[in-house]
Amino acid sequence: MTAAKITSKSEETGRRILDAALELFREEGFDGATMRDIAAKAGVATGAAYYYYPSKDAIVLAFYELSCQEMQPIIEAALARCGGLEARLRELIRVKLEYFARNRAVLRGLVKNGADPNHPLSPFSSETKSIREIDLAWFQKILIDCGVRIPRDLEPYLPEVLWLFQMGVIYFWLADESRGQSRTARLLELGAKTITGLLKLSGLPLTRPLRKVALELIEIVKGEAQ
Amino acid sequence: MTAAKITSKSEETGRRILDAALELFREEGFDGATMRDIAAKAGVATGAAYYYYPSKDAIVLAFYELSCQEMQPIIEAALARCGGLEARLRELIRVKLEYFARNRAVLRGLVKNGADPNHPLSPFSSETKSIREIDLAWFQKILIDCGVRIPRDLEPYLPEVLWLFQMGVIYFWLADESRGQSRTARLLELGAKTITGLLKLSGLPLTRPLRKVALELIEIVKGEAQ
DNA sequence: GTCTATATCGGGATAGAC
DNA sequence: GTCTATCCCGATATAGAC
Repeated sequence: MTAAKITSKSEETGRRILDAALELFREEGFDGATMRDIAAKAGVATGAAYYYYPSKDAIVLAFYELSCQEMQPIIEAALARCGGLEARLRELIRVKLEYFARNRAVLRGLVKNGADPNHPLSPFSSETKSIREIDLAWFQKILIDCGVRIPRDLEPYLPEVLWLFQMGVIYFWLADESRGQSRTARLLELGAKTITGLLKLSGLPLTRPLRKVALELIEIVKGEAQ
Repeated sequence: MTAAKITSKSEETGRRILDAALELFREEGFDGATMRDIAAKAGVATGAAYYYYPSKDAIVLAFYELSCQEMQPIIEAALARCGGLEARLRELIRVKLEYFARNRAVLRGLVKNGADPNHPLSPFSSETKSIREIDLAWFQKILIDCGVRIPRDLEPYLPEVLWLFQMGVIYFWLADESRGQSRTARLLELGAKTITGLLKLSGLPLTRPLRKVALELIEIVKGEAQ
């Protein structure tokens, strides 16, 4: 009757299939890993794998959800280690990349369908909405008392902007073939600095007309993710 | 012996298969259209379709190349109609979207693999390099005598930046389900205005430190496409 | 060189027996 | 809840007609 023993056999099999899939994705890439191989590696029949995950995509989604869950304490610890908007923005994204480092091929499978909002695996779809919201909350958090004066009108939109920046970094990282993805590390560093710099500039009266345009631009983009 | 009659039967069949494929992509989406259907619609055997195009991806690539070719005069005319950086940037991208309007599903097939630089269909791959270069030349052109004073150090990087902006707009457009993609139209309008505004600001001494950071950022990103 | 016909294979997905 | 058998499709290969 202990909580630990609630993990039924069913749950365990599902997890075993997920683990087998992740390992194969790493070895063979998303397309290279077949459902037959995944099932075989997990010690079940192909049909059984489909009983647990209605599609190969569903496995990726499950991985994404599990990752999000596992990353929460990691992110919390990372943000406790540093202060200021620039450093925290950088760290928030950096720990995610670090966590995903082994599974770049899996993430590629996820991002592939980003341009199709109806696709369940799109980072903008309704299926991934809860994950997106958890993410957004972190960006919201690092904007509070961050040491940078932020114009009132810009404030409500910034979490989404930072989230979009994160997506851009991840996209770049997936395509980055430099050793240890060092180019992405540099990109993240400079990107965080640029964003913080732009935010500081945005407070100046001189930039007001442009800020109004940019604000409207953000509003249009934001509409997309609902 | 006339030049018009050089279009051999082979060329025509290839074109017929391409047209059949495009129509099916529009009706069924990229994944929904099968090679069997495409061949049947073109009135040839499956093997013949493979004789002309080694894979379904190859059809998309052929479409991409044909589009690029057909669009050259359209772009030229569009740029002749208007002046100034903001208007020309907007028009340059707008006519492309207009041209691709019927084939959004096909473009989705193309963009899907953007995160994998080794994939032949990635917009960053070597297979699509010549298309990319033709594109870049247009962005280079609209930057000349555009009426906006551009800092010397920024200048050589701007074509790539504008090209990346274009890719972002296209990506948004592919996911945009609003009527007639009206949101994308607005996005393009505001985006062009924001970029022009930022460029104007970038000339001010005040923005110099930030400009240096942004410059380095661009350099990192640019390295990717070679 | 251009194409048909056909056979075969591997992989995603499903139905139905157990 | 699990497995077997099966279907469909993309892709490849080949033999041969024209």
